[in-house]
Amino acid sequence: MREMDFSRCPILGNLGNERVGKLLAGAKFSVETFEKGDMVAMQGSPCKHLYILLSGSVKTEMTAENGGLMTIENIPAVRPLASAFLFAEQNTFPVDVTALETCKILMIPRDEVIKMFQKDGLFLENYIKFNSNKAQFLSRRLQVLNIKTIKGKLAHYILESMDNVRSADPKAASFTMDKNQTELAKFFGVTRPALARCIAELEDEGTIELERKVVKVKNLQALRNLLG
Amino acid sequence: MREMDFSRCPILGNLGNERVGKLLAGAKFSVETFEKGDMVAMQGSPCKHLYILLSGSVKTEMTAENGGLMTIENIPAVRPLASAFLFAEQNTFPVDVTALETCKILMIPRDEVIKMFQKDGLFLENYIKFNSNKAQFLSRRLQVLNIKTIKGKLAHYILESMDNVRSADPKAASFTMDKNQTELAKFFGVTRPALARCIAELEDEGTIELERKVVKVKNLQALRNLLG
DNA sequence: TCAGTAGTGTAACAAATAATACACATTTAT
DNA sequence: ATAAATGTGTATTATTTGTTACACTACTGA
Repeated sequence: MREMDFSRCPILGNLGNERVGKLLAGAKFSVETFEKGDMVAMQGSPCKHLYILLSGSVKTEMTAENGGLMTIENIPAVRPLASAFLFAEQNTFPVDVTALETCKILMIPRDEVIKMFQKDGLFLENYIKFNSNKAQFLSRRLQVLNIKTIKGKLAHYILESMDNVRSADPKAASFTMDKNQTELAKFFGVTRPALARCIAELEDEGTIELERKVVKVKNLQALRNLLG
Repeated sequence: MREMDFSRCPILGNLGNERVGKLLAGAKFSVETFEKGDMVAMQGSPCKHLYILLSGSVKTEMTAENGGLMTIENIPAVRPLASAFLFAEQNTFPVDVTALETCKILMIPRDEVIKMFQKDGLFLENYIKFNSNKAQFLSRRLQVLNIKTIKGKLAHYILESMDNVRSADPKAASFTMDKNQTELAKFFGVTRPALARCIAELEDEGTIELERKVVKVKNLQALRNLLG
């Protein structure tokens, strides 16, 4: 217990480590270690525990039935994994979860989680809120995936990233991508050369400039036009 | 209250109408009526109440930023609407909700819902479980949308429908679609002529036969091959 | 019965993307 | 420093899908 720090955990952080300690004191749980590249969970396998990533980071990937990959998320510690699915009727992992580095994961059985809800109302509130946000995230992914053209997806991705940057620096016109081109192609569910071509086209049109992971927006309005 | 029957509601049904009556007795709520075609909620508008569809049915549609529609679900009474988003940080409707016929909708403010959680543990459990299922649903939609080809989507849709039919009649080889061709095209997020062409191709190949909404599967293995 | 509306089959052409291949740059590990 | 692995730019061809248009059928209400 001593080595666990929950302060940055979205469903346990605001309780404080002491209160979390009490909450876990009477509960059954285990901590497992995974090395880089290990599968933490497989798409379709049953999800009977609440997983809390204590240290390290993981990657979640959804495999389409035709074999094509689509990266969903990279998740750094401290965060719950698949919390939204723990109580579903068909409670299976919707994604493959792979360790990106050495990871420690706290695993709490379903029934214990229910007891913890009863013990601490704030934990319950956090859990519901976190799952609500999770549903929002999935819903947004649906919207993005529904954008048909690669240029459209790219424009949406850039504009969204710009908004995040601008809330810190309102007059910023560039940002650094969190993914390389290959990862971005997976994220969009398209081939890498097709993405490269679209980037080249946007550069030729003078809409953006791209150097490594740094994107400069030269013509914001042109980007917006690609959406509607 | 008298005219409300919750017995088929997934989050209130197993409480019994009497217990639900008690639960609502001290609570603030309202009941609104919508006529066919009325917008119940717009994509992006704030979601501050738990909506429970008491009678009638609604359609939920997600609008892509490029304007293309993608039908998500037709929802019959009695069911909660957008319950998964009520407690999200950015608690906005992810879809447009339109009445398909005259609807009565029970609206309970967020804070009242929290009080109801505290009053009745079973209601809370139901709510969490329902939202878990909701997340599963969204996750599945993501998987389907991630299938790239129309033939693949179609094969997936047919195989899934067949599985549902077969659990009733294991040797069945045909089923009736719940959507017409135009609706199916929207559901897949593709154009109607493109879908018609794919159907014609599958018929030419001798994989299926389609007459109105009745699908006969002639070659199950060929369908499966379209997925992987 | 008839007109109007919605749904379907089909075709020709344009646009977007996948598939594949290869050269070159950059990073990483030894 | 160097080899190996990873990431990027680009081109060609084949598929798939969108776009648009039109004829035809089935249903619906007056």
